[in-house]
Amino acid sequence: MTNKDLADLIFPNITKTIEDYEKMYPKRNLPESAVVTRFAPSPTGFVHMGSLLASFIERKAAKDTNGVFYLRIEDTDQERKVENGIEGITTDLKNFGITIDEGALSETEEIGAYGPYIQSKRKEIYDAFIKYFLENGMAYPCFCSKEELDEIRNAQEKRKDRIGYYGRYAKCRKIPIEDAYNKIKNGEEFIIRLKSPGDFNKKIVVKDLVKGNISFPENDLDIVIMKKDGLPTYHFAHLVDDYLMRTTHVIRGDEWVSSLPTHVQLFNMLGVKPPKYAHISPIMKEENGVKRKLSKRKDPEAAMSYYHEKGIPTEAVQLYLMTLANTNFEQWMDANKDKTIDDFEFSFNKISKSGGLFDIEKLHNISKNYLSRIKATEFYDMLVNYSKEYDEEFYELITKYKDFTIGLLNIEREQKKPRKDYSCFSEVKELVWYMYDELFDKHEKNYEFTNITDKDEIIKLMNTYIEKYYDQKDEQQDWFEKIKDLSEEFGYAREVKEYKSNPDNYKGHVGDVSTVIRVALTTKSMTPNLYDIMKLFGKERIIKRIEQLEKNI
RNA sequence: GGCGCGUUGGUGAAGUGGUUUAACACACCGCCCUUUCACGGCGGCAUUCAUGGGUUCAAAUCCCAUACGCGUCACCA
Repeated sequence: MTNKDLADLIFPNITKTIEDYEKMYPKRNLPESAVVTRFAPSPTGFVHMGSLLASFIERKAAKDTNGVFYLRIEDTDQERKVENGIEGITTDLKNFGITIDEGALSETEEIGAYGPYIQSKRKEIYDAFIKYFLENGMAYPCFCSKEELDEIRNAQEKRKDRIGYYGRYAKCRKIPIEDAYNKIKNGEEFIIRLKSPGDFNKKIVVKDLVKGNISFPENDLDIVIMKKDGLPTYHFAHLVDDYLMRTTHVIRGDEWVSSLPTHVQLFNMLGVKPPKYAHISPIMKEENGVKRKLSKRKDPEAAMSYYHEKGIPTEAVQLYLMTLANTNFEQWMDANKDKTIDDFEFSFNKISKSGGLFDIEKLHNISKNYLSRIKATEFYDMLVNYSKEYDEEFYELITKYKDFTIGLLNIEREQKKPRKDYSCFSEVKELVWYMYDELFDKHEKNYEFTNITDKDEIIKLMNTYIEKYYDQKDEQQDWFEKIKDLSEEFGYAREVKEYKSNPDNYKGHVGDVSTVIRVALTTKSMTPNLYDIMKLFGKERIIKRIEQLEKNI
């Protein structure tokens, strides 16, 4: 009786060999330097900030080298599966501009020649590889029950021995082939374990693209490669998939570094070159003075849907991810303002070794800068898209008053140092509601008058201004001259400096008067350039606002 | 507990033995500019790189120890 007999008993219906699969999924026809990466999430729900960062890096590394970036769904744990899990992942990726070259599109659709890209559909392939391991004496069936495993563990703890299934503790490793054969024939339940050739007392050095060389003891654990349900464990699926999909770079969270010895061993046993590895640190969050991993459960800002709902533009999120990924990016961007992320050359050794703190302030700042630099029409289009999904009322207003809205968004925009009012689309409405009569009429009005607060004075100022001075055709300079004339007529200084040197001669200065006009028309003391706002309003609307002021003040 | 990794300001960080009296950015504070706000300008914000030892003419940078943090030790990924 040989290993082959045992393998045939366990996998009687396997028709393809691993050579067949190697032919089906040949080496990719790509330049030597091209990087093939993958994003390989479990379909447990939605994409987390940390995994988005990983996927972003994966895609960037592939794109920079004209390689391939693909999406593989790791669902070998059937219990973790979630309804519509794949859709959740693909829409999150789509919303943040992470496009895939190959991979799963949904439960049933996919693109690319190296599929299937959903692990649960690859059982036949895994079986062939497990069979190969069995035939070559690199794996064996294990019949240990949960209780027996617990016993082993307890014994190890008692003896202060290393925990795990290895060496003298690996009972099933010693079962003769005949006995194993008969047990299986008799219907005994089993799993398959790797027959590890490793020696714990020997060291191996593994090169990690971000952490550098790491030295570990060799793996001597007989890890499980096939579970009772017949599906492979992560470790084994990773070997098969990343090999057959011709992955060159495995980029993943650093919770995987400690399995590096096992993974490298697996590739060596198959006799193929392992991919290059890059382990990135998790994104941390500080809470009550302690740092911890950003958690999908505890932190709303961990879920990508949070940013989509807030209306943070995808470009801004990408810019932020790039700064997290390569810390020299920010400076580069500063020096190359006309360039884009695609022009930036990403490098693995510029990835931070320790976990970075997630800084939502920084994200907002980046978003603000980004939004201030784009054209008003681009901003408008994005705002329309956002509102369509999240604010129907606002959507209807901005589409009804399209030119007006673009004009509003364009105030102090096309200049060297544009205004930075908006950090995300969800706050636009709260910032500009007073510009739309429909919103203004129903909004609670709290006139934020500051230095001049006397009702009669304010109304007199406004009426005089509109009757005697305001002319819609005025250029900004003349417009301001007239406000100065108005100030003078009412006993306010034409110039702030003049007022400051002789405060006793005046009731106030032109700035106070401007503020009155600003607040009277908008209720707000802080707005973009008043001249532009009034121009956008037109005289009729200004008069109407003054009437409303008289009623509400 | 074993194994592995990390530790530079409020935050992200540059830095790989001398040009660092530690860059840059965000945040914060002050002043200036200014019709508001925003923008912008100027200045402030680590005499010190977790701590303690060593190596060296010279250390944030190399070595050792300690502390702290993180990851991992599943028929989960």
